[in-house]
Amino acid sequence: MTSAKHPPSSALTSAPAPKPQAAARIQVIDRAAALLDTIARYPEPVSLKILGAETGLHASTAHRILASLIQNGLVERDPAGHYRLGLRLLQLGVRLRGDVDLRAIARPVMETLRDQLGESINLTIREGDEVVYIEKATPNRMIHVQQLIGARAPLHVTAVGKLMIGAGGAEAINAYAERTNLPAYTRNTLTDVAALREVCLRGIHEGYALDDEEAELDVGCIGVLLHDSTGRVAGGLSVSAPIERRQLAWIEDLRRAGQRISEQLG
Amino acid sequence: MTSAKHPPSSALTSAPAPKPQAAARIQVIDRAAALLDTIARYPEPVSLKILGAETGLHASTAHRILASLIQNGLVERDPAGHYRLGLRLLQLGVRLRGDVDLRAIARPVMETLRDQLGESINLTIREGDEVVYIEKATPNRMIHVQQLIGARAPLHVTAVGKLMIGAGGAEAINAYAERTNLPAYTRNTLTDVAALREVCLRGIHEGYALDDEEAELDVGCIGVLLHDSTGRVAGGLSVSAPIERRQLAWIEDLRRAGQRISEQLG
DNA sequence: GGAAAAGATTCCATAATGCGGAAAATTTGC
DNA sequence: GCAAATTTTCCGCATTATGGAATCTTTTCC
Repeated sequence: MTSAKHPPSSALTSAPAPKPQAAARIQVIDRAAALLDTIARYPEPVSLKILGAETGLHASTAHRILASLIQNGLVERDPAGHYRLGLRLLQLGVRLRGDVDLRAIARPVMETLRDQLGESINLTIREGDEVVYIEKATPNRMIHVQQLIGARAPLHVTAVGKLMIGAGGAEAINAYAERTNLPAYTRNTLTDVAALREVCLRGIHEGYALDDEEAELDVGCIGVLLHDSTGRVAGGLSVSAPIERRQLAWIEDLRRAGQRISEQLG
Repeated sequence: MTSAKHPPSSALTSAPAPKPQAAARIQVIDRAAALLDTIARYPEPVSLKILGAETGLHASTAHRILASLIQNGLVERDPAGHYRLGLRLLQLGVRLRGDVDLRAIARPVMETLRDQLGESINLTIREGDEVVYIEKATPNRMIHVQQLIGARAPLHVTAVGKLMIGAGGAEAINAYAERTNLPAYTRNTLTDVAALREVCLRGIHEGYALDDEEAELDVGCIGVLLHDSTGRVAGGLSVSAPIERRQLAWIEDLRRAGQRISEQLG
């Protein structure tokens, strides 16, 4: 049964590498989290063997921790005895942060925009030097851009990300570039600080930004920022499409949708 | 800032009580899970004090475990230092089980049906003696029934739940009644085995079931079952509305929508 | 504005807790 | 049918998490 799959490393959108932080570690919890991440990385239920190998845990140890996770509903087993994520995670996953407001408000606007443009609409927020996709509306057509909720991408390869960097001004852009070294994801990724600064600042000025196959080849985006009533950046709204379908005429629709959401944010 | 809220015990839809199972417990993980559940139970970020009190953990212990959860992205802190769920949970919450298929397939049909009927559409699966809400489509009107994803309800108080019991035949209904004792949630809840059996079996025969304010007063539902290609019950589809708005004419639309989803299930 | 209280955080000696080697049970492959 | 691979249980050991107390920080109230 266990089809010997590669560890499916979806380069861009997958989980960040394990952060070997020094402070405040609890061994069991780190291990449990590693197991959850590993299970999530596989599209199908995973065997104990694989989990042990991937996490470097002794079979016995992994088994014990998984048993406890099962008790708590965070993990389940399929009929074949393989491990998959538990339903309790659904309950937890939908209740986070104050973003529930943002998501609830954005959802209907996003659906309308999706029907208008016929392409995938994404809602993102910034976390550190990454954007996190927290909601999406996908059209009912064969080929469309599929972004996983919870996925991450570095700021400088996405449309809204560039606006988020730009919102901090020139110094913030330089600081970001220095911190991250602007890793390239495709041949179009901006890896030059000067070019990035130029693009970000113009984006802020114009009120929108593009992503021209900078995160993934063949995918193009248009993004705008969302602001709450205090003017703070609350997130970003973007449309993603196969590059040859993308139209700059969408900018106005997107901008209007973004404004509608921003107006409703307390 | 910390408004002294009651532990918001949303009777029906909240998390199940901690199951004191005997086997395979790991203390830290149980405690971590309890902390996550407690945080999820509060609509706003929670202070360490409250978390310690609710979980019965010493402040020092709770603090240490929370620090580790933060390291793993499962928990975050707001500017005031209060705890809320972490974004990593989003990533995990959307990747569970094979239900991704069901959800992906159902989503567009649900949205169409919602627009058609103008009411909330829910997608549920069975887990033990409960239904779990795994997807929803809510209309854009002021008053509509709001069901949280991940929430649970006992089978006998919901429309699809009654069909799920009925699918097992008369013996299954009796067994369910014996196990659970048919607790009442409103004055309309069926607490008599004979009445429940009658309703469930007729539901199976007719291909739909109703919920007449049996889970919550003023809320009425209509439910149908979803079957995969092998004929197994894959889940349930239902429409929920304020009882005075509910129309039996919806049954046909709902049934058709359910069939459309069932047909697409491998 | 200062003192007192409440809450959050760090420290550390202690033993309880989780660890993992190995063996038993179960499943899979040939 | 046996043999190999994998899962599960067991148990002595020391690593790991524990929680009381001390310290630091923030809030409250006079």
